[in-house]
Amino acid sequence: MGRVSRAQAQENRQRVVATASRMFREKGTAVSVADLMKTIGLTHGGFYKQFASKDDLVDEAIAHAFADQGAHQAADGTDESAEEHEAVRQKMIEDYLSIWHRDHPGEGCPVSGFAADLGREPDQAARSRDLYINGVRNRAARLATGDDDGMAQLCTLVGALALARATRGNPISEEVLRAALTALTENTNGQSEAQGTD
Amino acid sequence: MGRVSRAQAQENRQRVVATASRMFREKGTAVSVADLMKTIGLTHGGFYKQFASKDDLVDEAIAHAFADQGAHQAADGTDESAEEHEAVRQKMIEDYLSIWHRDHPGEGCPVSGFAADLGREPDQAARSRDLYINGVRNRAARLATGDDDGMAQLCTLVGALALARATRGNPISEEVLRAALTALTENTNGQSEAQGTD
DNA sequence: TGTACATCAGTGAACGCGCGTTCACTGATGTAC
DNA sequence: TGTACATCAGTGAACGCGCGTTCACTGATGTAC
Repeated sequence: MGRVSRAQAQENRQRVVATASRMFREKGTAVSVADLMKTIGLTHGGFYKQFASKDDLVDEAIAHAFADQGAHQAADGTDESAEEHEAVRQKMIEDYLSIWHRDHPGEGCPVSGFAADLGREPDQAARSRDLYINGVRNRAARLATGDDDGMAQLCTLVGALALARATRGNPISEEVLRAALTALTENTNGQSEAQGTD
Repeated sequence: MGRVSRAQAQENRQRVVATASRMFREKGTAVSVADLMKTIGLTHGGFYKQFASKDDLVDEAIAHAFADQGAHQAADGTDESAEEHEAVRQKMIEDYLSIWHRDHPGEGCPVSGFAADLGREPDQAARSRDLYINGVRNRAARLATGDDDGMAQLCTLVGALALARATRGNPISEEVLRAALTALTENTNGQSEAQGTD
């Protein structure tokens, strides 16, 4: 109650964006303003002192998700050795296809987290679309190997995660993740390392 | 208005299920009962003469989508020659990665169409989950080739469609479909047929 | 085959509820002297 | 440094609206004779 310091207000605003970024990836952008604010410990009325509309928050939340993931992940692939690049690629594939990633969409890849909402909302702000496309290109580049631009590999990752999440609770969910991991690590790796793992 | 013949009522019920099956794949299961009934040309009140709840309709719509696609598609792979199987596989891949499929989710694969809703609704009726899992297994089997069970290929198809739909309007959308097609037709085909198509 | 009545698919108003958004209000913060 | 006042982040009730669902009603269909 009462007014709050500028620093506090600024921090609260950032918490709204960060929490939205997480909840939207988990449950979709249909999460309500009231639910979101309650999660943070505020009331819904104050929301409009910080944001013009919920749509604006959706855009900021998408931007935040991409900025956040970009931050603590590979430096774009520019000026890295082939060994460094291959290590980045391997780590990305393993992280992407991990049980943890399947079970934590809120902290996971925004390309997977927002695919459904963007696919169904053709009027999503141009800025979000551009960020999303940029995110797709970045991730494909991180997977690229020689003559392969990494796009098909990204499809495999995104599809595996979508199927694993949709079938969670049934053994097929882990089976899907394992199959994708095997395919991506034996395919473009020169030496095959796994085949008929189970 | 007034009562309607049993045959007519039966037909109306089926139209509700078929239309729901289409609209749910297009816009998600959040489509409202009122919107759905209006699309068919009926009012929303009559809905509950035919269905116990909207959740029940969601289940029936998912079942309908899988039954429908199963019907005019491959006979499960039992007792078909290797050539027949490979032809089925090729056709499935091409259909899956077509512009038409990207632009018509309502008549498209329910594995892609319901992935997001099932991934976010862990309490979805067991029957729907089982049908979905069954659908995943069927489609993987249709893609299988010798030592490959087809699961990773299905991931590539599902991911490519999700990305293509999320980025529609930007050239990357078609690029994604092409990349997946190339990867799936040169990988497991023995002879490579495409490489650097553009 | 024709008449009399019960059935029940579909109508449209209404229910409680949660949505995004607005607004008068509060009172600690920030500012002016 | 201390006091007086303006600012404005957050509160909580309220708005119109659409949601899933209910219900009294209608009148053609189905049935009994």
